[in-house]
Amino acid sequence: MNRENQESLGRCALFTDLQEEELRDLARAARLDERGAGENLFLMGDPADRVYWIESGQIRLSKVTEQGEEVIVAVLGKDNLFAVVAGLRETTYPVSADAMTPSRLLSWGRSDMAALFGRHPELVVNAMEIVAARMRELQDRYHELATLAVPQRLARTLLRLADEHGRPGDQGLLLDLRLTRQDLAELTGTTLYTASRIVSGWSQAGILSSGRRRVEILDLGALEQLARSGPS
Amino acid sequence: MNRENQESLGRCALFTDLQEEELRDLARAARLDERGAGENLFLMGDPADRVYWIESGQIRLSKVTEQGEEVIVAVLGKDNLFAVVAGLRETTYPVSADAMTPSRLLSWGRSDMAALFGRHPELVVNAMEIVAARMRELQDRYHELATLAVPQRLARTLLRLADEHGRPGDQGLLLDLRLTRQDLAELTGTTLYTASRIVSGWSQAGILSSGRRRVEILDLGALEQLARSGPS
DNA sequence: CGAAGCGTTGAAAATAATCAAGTCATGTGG
DNA sequence: CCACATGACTTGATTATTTTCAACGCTTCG
Repeated sequence: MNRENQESLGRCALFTDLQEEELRDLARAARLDERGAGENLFLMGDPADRVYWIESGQIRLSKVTEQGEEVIVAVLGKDNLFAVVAGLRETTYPVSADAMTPSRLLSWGRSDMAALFGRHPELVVNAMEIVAARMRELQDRYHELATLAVPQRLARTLLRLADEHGRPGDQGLLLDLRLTRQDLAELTGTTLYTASRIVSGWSQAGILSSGRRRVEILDLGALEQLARSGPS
Repeated sequence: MNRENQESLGRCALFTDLQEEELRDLARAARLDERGAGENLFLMGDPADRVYWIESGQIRLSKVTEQGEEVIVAVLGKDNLFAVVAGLRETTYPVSADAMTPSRLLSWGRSDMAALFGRHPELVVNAMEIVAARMRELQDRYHELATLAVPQRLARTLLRLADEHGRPGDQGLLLDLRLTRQDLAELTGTTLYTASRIVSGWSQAGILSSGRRRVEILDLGALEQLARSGPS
C-alpha cells in the first residue's frame, strides 16, 4: 500500500492519534478491494471479519426482510470507515454492503485490527465515537420516520444526501449519486411511486431538477422549508 | 454504597472483567439517585455528565420534537446501564430519561468513569459492545417501522417488551410495566387511537388481556404469528 | 364526591400504497 | 447507425390503512 493510501487514512477519525510510522504499517497491512457498480462487498449475516475504509466511490448499507423488502440504512462516500465493530468482536454483519458506483476500499482483518486496538487502547474510544455518531443519526431518522409525513421525510433525505454528497451542478447543488427513485424510496421509508410523485411535484415547482438517476437541488431554501413543516 | 449494590454491579456487562476490589470501589464512588413515577432524570440536550445503572424500576428514554411529538427510543429495566457514552466524551444527552415507576439508580460522573476506563482499557470494549447491541436493536426497529404495518409492529413491540419485562401473570405473560396506550403508541410509531383499537381487537380475540396501564399476553403463539405476517 | 387521567369507539378525512398502463431514455446487438 | 429491448420514470384510478376529531364511560385518587 502506498503513500497515497496512508494520507487518506490520516483523515480517518479512528486513526487520528496514530504516529506516522503506525499509519504506514496500517496502510501496508491493508487489503485493497475494488468493486464495480452494483457489486456486493458483504451480505447481512456474513461473519464480520473485516473493517472497511472507503478510498473512493459510494457504498450502500442496507437490510432486506424475508419478504424481499429492502431498507437503506446509510449511503457512505469517500473517507468513511464502516463495520468498525468487526475489529472488536466476533459477530456477523447486521447489514449488507454494496457498491453503488465503482469503488476502491481498504480493509483489514479482525486479527490485525484487534492487535492495533491492543497496542492503542485510545483508538477504541475513537471507534466508540464513530459508532455513537451513527447511533445518533439513526435515532434521528427513526424519530423522523415515526413522526413525519412522507414529503417532509423525503425533503430531509435529500438535504442529508446533499450535505454528504452534494457538489455544484449546472444550476444548483447536484447530488453526486446515481440514485433511482427506488433507492430514494428505500432511504425515506416509502414506495417508488410516492417518491416519484413528490419529486415530480417539486421539479414542477422549480425546487428540484430531476432525471434518470439524477437529482439537483435548485432551491435549497424551499427544500429546507419543506423539511421543517409540510406544505399547507 | 453497600454490598448489595456491589453485587448488582457484578451483573453488568460493562464491569465483568473487574476484580472484587475494583467493584467495591466502584460501588463506593457511585451516587444513589431515586425518582418517583414520572420524574425526570435528564433532558435531551443536557450536558451528558453521568453514566447510569438501574438498580430497580423502569426508565423510559425518549425524544421530543419541536412540535411536542414524542417517540420512545427504549424502555429499560433493572440491571441496565445507559448513557455509557457520557463516560467517554463530553457531549449532550441525545434523549431524555424519565422514571416510569419509582426507580433507584446508581450513577457516576464522567471524571470517575474516565479514570476507570483509563485504568482498564478493556472496559471500553465492553462499552462498545453495549452500544453496538443497542445499535442493532435500533436498526431492526427502524427497518420494521419502514416496512411493516401497524398491527405487525405493535405485535413485535409487545413481544420485545415481554422478552425484557415479562413475568408470569394470572393467566399468561404479564408485562411488568405500567404502560399507557399512549406509551405503546410511541413505542410502535402510531397513534394512541390506533394502538387502542388493535389492543381491543386482540383482547376480544383472546390473545391479550388488557386494562388500565396493563397488558397480559394470553396467547403467545398467536401474537408471534401476527408479528410475522398480518392477518388475512 | 368530583376531577383528572385513561381508555374506547364511531364517523369522516387524509394519506399513502397498490395496481395498471403508459412514456421516455439508454445502451446494446444486429 | 439504427432498431429494439430494457430499465427508469411518470401518472391516473382505486383501495386500504391510518389519522384525526369528537364524544363518552370507567377508574383511580385526592
